[in-house]
Amino acid sequence: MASRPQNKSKAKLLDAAMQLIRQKGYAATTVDDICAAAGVTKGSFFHHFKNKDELGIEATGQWETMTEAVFGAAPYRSLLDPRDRVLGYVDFRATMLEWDVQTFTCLLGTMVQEVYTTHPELRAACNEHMSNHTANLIDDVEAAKRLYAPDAPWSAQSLAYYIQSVLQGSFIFAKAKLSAEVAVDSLGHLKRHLETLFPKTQN
Amino acid sequence: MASRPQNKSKAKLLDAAMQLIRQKGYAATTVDDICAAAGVTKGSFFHHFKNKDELGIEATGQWETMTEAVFGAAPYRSLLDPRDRVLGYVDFRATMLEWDVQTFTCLLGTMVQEVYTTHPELRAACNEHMSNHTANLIDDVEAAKRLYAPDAPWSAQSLAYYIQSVLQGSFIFAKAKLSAEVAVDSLGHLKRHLETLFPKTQN
DNA sequence: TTGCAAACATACCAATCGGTATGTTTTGTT
DNA sequence: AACAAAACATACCGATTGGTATGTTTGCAA
Repeated sequence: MASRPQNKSKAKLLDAAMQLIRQKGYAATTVDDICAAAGVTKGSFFHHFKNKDELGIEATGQWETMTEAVFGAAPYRSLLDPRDRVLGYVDFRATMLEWDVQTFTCLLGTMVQEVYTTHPELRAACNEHMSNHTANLIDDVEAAKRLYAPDAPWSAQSLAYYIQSVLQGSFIFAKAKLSAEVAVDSLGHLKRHLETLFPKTQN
Repeated sequence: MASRPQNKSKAKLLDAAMQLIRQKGYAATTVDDICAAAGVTKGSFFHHFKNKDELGIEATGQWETMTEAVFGAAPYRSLLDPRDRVLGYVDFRATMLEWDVQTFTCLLGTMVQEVYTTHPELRAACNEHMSNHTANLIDDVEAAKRLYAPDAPWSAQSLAYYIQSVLQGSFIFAKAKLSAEVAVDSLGHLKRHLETLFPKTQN
């Protein structure tokens, strides 16, 4: 849970890095690219980061604080029924699909595919922050399961990761097609599935 | 639908490229890497491909012929009930998860994330071959829907892409965790979902 | 005002990158 | 055997890469 860096240049470097890496990937994003986008010199870069990989790792931390702010403040978070919060999460993700492809995709999912064999520490960092984000979802799924599907044969954790997988996979097709259409439909399937997994008690 | 190249060196270059790109990504895989892995010199490389991007594009075509061979020969393909073929596809994918992470992941899904803004032709190639693979699945889903869920509010195409999204997303988590466990669970969720979407008629 | 560390800037470097120029060898055809 | 074309090899190039060396500027405590 890295907090926003005090330093202005460092923050600009991290913001530029997150943006560029999501667009071009980690390897194709050069230190010079990042400096130029941040409007900062290379000397400043290597003052704040000992090398490119360290920037990558710090970017993953920054990503989590950024997303945590977005999802933590989302309206669905204050719903009382955990079932509504799980469905609200999917809906919230769906509304994000109206943004540009480059702005709703996930830094961590993009990075980890490239680096998982070559940069063990970066892979671990991506995994950690993806897990942290999923952990919030697991809590709601767990509570919803207790209320609406206590005897279901699957774990709350596995369902939360399933939801994340649908999202990550949807992002891939959004990039491949330069359109969120397929992703929107997939979240529709996902939501219907969740509604049947957590049948609303009649009354 | 590129056929296997007659030439031995070209085939070795394409095989090496597919393997390396899946491990390290497209940008991080250098021409020298590919030549070394293929046991071929750079001169030979640039005899067969006019540049790296052309190799990338041809690799996507090669990938489709390779996967088409694998899936075309899979036992589930000869099942008579389209519902069984759809479920069989998911099961077949699940058995593949017992392989190494590097051998069950998808070249196209990996590549397209990196190149979708920077290499339009590569992005289009990835999209085309992913669509081709999905097209086979759409046929079976379409037939299954007609038999088991004719009035469902979703299209066969959207469900086929949904299945693909779950797979692609599962690959991302397999890489992040260096383990297929989450992916296995996700395919379990997916299969249960499909079974409820296509309820077996009682008799 | 002085002192000093953090922050930033400039100039540079060795290594590596994709790609080319220029060969030699192999293969198939007549 | 003669020949051409495809296939492969060697040596190299300009540009770019991540990173360093060496400064100058800024902020702030004493």
